[in-house]
Amino acid sequence: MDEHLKALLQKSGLKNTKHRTAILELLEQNDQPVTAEQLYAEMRSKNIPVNLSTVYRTLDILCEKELITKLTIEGGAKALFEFNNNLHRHHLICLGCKKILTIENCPLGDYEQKLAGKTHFSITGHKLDLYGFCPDCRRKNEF
Amino acid sequence: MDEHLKALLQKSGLKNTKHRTAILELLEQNDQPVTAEQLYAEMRSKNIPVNLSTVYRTLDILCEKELITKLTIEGGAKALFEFNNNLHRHHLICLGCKKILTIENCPLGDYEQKLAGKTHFSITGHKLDLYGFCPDCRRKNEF
DNA sequence: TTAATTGCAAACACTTTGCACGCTA
DNA sequence: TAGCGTGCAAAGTGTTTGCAATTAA
Repeated sequence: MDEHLKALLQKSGLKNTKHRTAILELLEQNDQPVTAEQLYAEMRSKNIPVNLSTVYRTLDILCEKELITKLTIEGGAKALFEFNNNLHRHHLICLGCKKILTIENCPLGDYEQKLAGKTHFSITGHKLDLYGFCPDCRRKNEF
Repeated sequence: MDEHLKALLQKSGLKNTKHRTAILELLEQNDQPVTAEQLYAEMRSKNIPVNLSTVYRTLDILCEKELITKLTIEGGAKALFEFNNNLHRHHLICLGCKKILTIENCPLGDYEQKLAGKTHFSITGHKLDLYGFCPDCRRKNEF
């Protein structure tokens, strides 16, 4: 089970432990970025006892190896993590229920190049988040 | 001196104190977003003794009244604050020296509307930050 | 005068770290 | 079996809060 996750760990030179595969698996399955605390809770509820600091350490090292991605959303105190599928992504965040939609689509086009020309920066990347209200919240609250 | 800042405070129903005008003044003068700690240090060095918690409280209330804006940049632990000139802004952050350029220009065009159509969200706003290396850092480090 | 503002110290939330033990390769 | 991985408890960082004293309106 989860041979591909074990392979990922091995390829990164990381030992294969049940905590690591569990975390990778949860992140891969989840369509939404999750917090360390959420992972911690999910693991405990699946009878994979683990310490919060291990979750943090594991997330750290998985980020370092670029198996997962760390992000934060404006105003959010906690860091979020998602599986790294190597696609350029943005996020659409519902201000009502806080659900996060991942958008694999980028409206920037050649804007980075234009801005580079204007500012003489070399531009290496960008982060775009959009905010609004999801259909459910719009219905419920008449936004 | 700084009659317009006092007027801003008054208009927002806030009492006029030297801490508040000092913070507004520093933010208005600064072309870059700054942290609470930086403001705290600047005030002390200008012989305006103040407590850090007062700085935080003041920043909070000025944000609430929309006289200033709070932001965080990806990976940055500390919150940043800038004077609110009521323009739509983005930020270009130098990964070398951490300097932040404010960009009063938005490449999104009607993307919000398109995305709203696609996702059935009502989209209320967005946040875009760009990353790279400024001319100085490029020169020094051959990025 | 009196309600808003401040200083101080303590609390907070999230995250990181040191160390001893346990387990993978 | 060597060294990476983990649990535990303690520390760290940025920010917030309760309360009594101060100050602007």
